[in-house]
Amino acid sequence: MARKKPDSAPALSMGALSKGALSKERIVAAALAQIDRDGLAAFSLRDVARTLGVYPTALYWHVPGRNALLAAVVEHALRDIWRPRGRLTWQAWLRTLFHRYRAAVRRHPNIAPLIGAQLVSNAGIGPELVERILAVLAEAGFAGDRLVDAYNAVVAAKVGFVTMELAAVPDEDRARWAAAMRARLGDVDPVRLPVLARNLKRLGNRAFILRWENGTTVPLDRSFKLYVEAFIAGLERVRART
Amino acid sequence: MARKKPDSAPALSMGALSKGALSKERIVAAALAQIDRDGLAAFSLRDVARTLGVYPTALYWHVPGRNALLAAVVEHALRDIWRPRGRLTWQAWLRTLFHRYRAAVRRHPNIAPLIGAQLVSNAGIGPELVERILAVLAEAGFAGDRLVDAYNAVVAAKVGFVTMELAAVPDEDRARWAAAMRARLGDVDPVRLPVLARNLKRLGNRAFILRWENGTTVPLDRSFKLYVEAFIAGLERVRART
DNA sequence: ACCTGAACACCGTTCAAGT
DNA sequence: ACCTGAACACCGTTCAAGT
Repeated sequence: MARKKPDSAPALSMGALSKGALSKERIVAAALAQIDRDGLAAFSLRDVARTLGVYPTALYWHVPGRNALLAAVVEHALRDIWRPRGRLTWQAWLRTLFHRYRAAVRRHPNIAPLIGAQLVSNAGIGPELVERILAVLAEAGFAGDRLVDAYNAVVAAKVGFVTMELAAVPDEDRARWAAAMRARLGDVDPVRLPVLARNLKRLGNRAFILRWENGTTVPLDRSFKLYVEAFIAGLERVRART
Repeated sequence: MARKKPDSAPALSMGALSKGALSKERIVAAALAQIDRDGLAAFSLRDVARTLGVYPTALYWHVPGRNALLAAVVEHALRDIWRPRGRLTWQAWLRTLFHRYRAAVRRHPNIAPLIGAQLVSNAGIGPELVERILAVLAEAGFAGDRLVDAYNAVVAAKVGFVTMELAAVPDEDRARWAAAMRARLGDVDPVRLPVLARNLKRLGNRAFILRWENGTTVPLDRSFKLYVEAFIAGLERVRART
């Protein structure tokens, strides 16, 4: 841990608007830009410091460490993913939430692994969105423990598809790896794996486990839509049961 | 890249059964054990080498590198998650697939982030499972592009919840962080966030975004069940539409 | 208050050399 | 065929010192 940063107002003596002034916002912006450009695997504090023209250790005055910075990056990228209710049905509101979330992550696809797989990133989500989801589900008829369960199901469904769709591609020898995947598909035995063999052309590079590019270059729009419609229709069904 | 390993049979001169003999299997087993014990963030090739009593560079004869080793670890942990069809309906078979998958990952919870978030890990899944899912969905009435979409929806749903449930907890100052999360919950304003405030006790540490432990210590069994039932019921519904 | 500068204890990966 | 051993180019983070 770095020394604790006091909560007092920032010093004005140095000119907060001067181009050289470091701040948490500038660090987060630089970090996000670096991740967008080079990917998450290549991310390093030292690189961020280099682009900002400061010593690596200078960052520690504004940010507690690497993980906290990544959490802040996620928070920054996911501002404003929800809209006020308006006159939408609960189903329609959930639908727009799912699609807006996916659109937001697709603007910074390389951060996707951070969201689903790291508990820290949750810290930045903000309770207003939680309230909206809970309110909508309560109106749909969920209450008590079932409300908690429906909420967890919604959040998991929202994040799940997008995380997989934008899963990190191995940075090393991409071409080699793509060729190996293609070869695997070519070797499919139509006797042992008939349905797979029959649909190979449709599935190749467009289905999980059978692709060599991720959603950045090959988006799965149609599949996402079916996924969302199925999940919402399913919620409608289960809310009726005990 | 390391020098290319020839495909010829392993040398018998050294005694393949001797305890000291290195092999890909022993390396994968040691790596998995280390991840189970210390978590993914602490994983290092050098540590694996230390526990095996060899120089770090010795690993490179058997494994191309760090990422490839992690992919092999995932493959090893996820063997045998599916069962033959038997007399189950397609809905029942999907249900058991989801629950068996979750059970398999829960045996090695720290690998969860690798599965959903890394495209490499897909390489080890095996096309038999793909075929089974496709066959079941074809029987349910999906065909053509809709078959691809339903398949993607199933795989994303299967992996999504579990990845989130077992999201990595920050290793540094866990107690501090848990306290901060508790404090956030205590500060919820019942006027601005009424539904959240009303259900605080139920949601605290048991709902995504509002918890400070992951599924290793606080499993979300009931929520997972609702999630699976909703998704399968939803698939039933959407298959009827065009 | 905010940053420099040196230092520590690590990494993954390469390459040549041994046996 | 399989491993040692040295070396390279990195990391995140600490601490004391400057201004």
